[in-house]
Amino acid sequence: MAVTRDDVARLAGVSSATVSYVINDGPRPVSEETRAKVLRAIEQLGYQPNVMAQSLRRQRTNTVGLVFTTIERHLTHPYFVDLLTSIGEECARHGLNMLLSPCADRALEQSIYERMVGGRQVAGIIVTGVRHDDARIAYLSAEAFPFVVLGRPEHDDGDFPYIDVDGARGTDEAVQHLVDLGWQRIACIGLSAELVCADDRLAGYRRALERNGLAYDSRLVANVHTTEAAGHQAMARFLALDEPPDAVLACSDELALGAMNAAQEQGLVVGQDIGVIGFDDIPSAAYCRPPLTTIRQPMYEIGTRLCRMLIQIIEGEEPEERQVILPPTLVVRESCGTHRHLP
Amino acid sequence: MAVTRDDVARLAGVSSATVSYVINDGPRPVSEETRAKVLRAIEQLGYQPNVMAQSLRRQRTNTVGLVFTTIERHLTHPYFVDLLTSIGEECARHGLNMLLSPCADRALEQSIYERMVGGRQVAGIIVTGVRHDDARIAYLSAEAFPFVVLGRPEHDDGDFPYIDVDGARGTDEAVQHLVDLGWQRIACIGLSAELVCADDRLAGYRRALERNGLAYDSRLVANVHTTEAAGHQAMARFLALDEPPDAVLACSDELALGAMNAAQEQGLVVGQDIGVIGFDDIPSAAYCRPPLTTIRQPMYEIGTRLCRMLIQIIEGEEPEERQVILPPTLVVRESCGTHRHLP
DNA sequence: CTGAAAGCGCTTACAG
DNA sequence: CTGAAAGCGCTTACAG
Repeated sequence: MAVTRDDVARLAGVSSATVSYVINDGPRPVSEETRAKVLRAIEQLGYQPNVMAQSLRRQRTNTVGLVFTTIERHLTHPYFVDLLTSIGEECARHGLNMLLSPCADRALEQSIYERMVGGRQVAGIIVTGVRHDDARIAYLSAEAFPFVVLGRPEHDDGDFPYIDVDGARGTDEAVQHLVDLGWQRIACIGLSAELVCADDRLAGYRRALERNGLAYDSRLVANVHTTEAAGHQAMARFLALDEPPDAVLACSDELALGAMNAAQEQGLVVGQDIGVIGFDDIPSAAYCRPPLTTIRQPMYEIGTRLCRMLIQIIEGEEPEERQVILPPTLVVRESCGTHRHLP
Repeated sequence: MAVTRDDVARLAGVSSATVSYVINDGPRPVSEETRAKVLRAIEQLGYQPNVMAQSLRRQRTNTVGLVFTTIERHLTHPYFVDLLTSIGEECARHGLNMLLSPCADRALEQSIYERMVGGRQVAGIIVTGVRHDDARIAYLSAEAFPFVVLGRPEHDDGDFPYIDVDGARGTDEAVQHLVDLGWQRIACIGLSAELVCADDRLAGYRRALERNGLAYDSRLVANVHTTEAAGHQAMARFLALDEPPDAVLACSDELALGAMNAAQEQGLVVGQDIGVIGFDDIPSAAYCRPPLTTIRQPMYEIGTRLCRMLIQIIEGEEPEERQVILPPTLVVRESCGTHRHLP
């Protein structure tokens, strides 16, 4: 059986309370001599405090929760990996653990959150991928449970701490970049329609189209789950139109990769016959051929700041920043052509 | 404050023991009438059992632990993501959670494991990336704590449950594939020397070289951390040799991607002037140009089986399989040339 | 079929 | 400076 605090107390010849005070280094003074005895006993027995017992007694846990859906293979999205890494590192800096709960079925999602929150398994939660009328956010708000969100609410969808990227600005810049290079008929492969950020990105697309006097054509717009396969499929459909697009804005790099592939399969030279621009700047974007021009989201930084925000909320402090919108940045590579395109 | 079992008992007008029996559905019979009363009270109060208290009392937790090092940005390796996803899904099927602890500094690694194990935070641990004289494995074995390993021990490094890919077979096949296509002077960018699998893969490389009557040249071998940058650097160094290689086996796809880039920067056409073969079959392998020929590791399957194995060990059962070595498979794409290369 | 009680391993007022 | 004791929210033998 595992060694407990009482074993330490017995070996050191002190009360178990004293052991606790030594371990927690306060709040009451312990004589150097006693401390040394206890420390020696701990060392000798290889004692580790039982984390469950500590949490139960302290009425707070040392863990931050994150639910990832395996439905859309969320975790496999390269940008999500950056997020996870930075959150993990920030957690580590604060001595926190991460509890990762997979959700394989949307119907079970609510119960996973309820278990985490009601079961007091975690001290706070990070939510990603805000949806319209997001039940998770409604629940966490109602419970007044500490949480932060990657992504913004819609206007009347409540007020909560978040960090988001200005998606509309990103897609606007993307379209402008395409237009500046001479592309005229620009399609858009958008994200899953349930996501709030899908609307946001579509809005930027339309805004830039309008500003440039280009017509919006709903046949050139798709909403899909972000996978390479879906990007491929959407692009193939666009290319089969009577008036196919000469460029495409994909709302994720994975979609863009699939779209490039579809174009290449039809014998088109990307960056010459057709312009392709992505969103995210995942590692593959730099390594595909041609290298993908894309809108970069600073996921690593977002994860760090999000986690810091959550920690402050958990501690009951007013977070230094509560609602942040970060600008994405255009990363020009070769998939839209490197100089003016002449039709 | 959170609602507790006593609140439920009070509302239902039963003892708190009865509430427990209803929640745990046994082991003692509860009358239908009482059960209904309790269930109604639970529903009404939105009661969730406190997971900490349950774990403490039951003397076991419902969580599986995984330490990932942020040093080598382990988590960002695409193959690791597959592993995490499949482990997560398998955990979910068994009602388990995953505790992910980042390790930012090798010096802290031991203490992270000690906290997980000694602190009884997790019921079992999954170890990845076996190193020579691996302290983690020695520790877990000594503690007789449930764990499984991705990767094999060396001969006298102890006996533990694992799943591994036959790396030597993979690299052997890779080299043979290169030789069959006419490549003659084959370099190898190996993994970090501390990893047991680095040796394994190097062994397959040497074996195939020998079998084909090709000389082993230590100048054509490097051991590096697996990043694109490192692959780039190693390749650049190879190409600067008096007798540069005409092909390279990279022991991970990330290394291969970097190596391809370095070759392309020097104006070489991959698949024509130089052959490149990778290891892993990450998503980018299919999407880079030229598409990367590689040795595929079935990481998703490995994660599932590894997790299943761990669960059986946690339950105290004899695992159905205890030590598994899976064959990798050659995935031929274009980076080694698609037909015989004529020097 | 049900309740009263011990105890999991801690922390922390309370008393000395 | 230190110890005895209450209690966090559960589970589960024990007794009825």
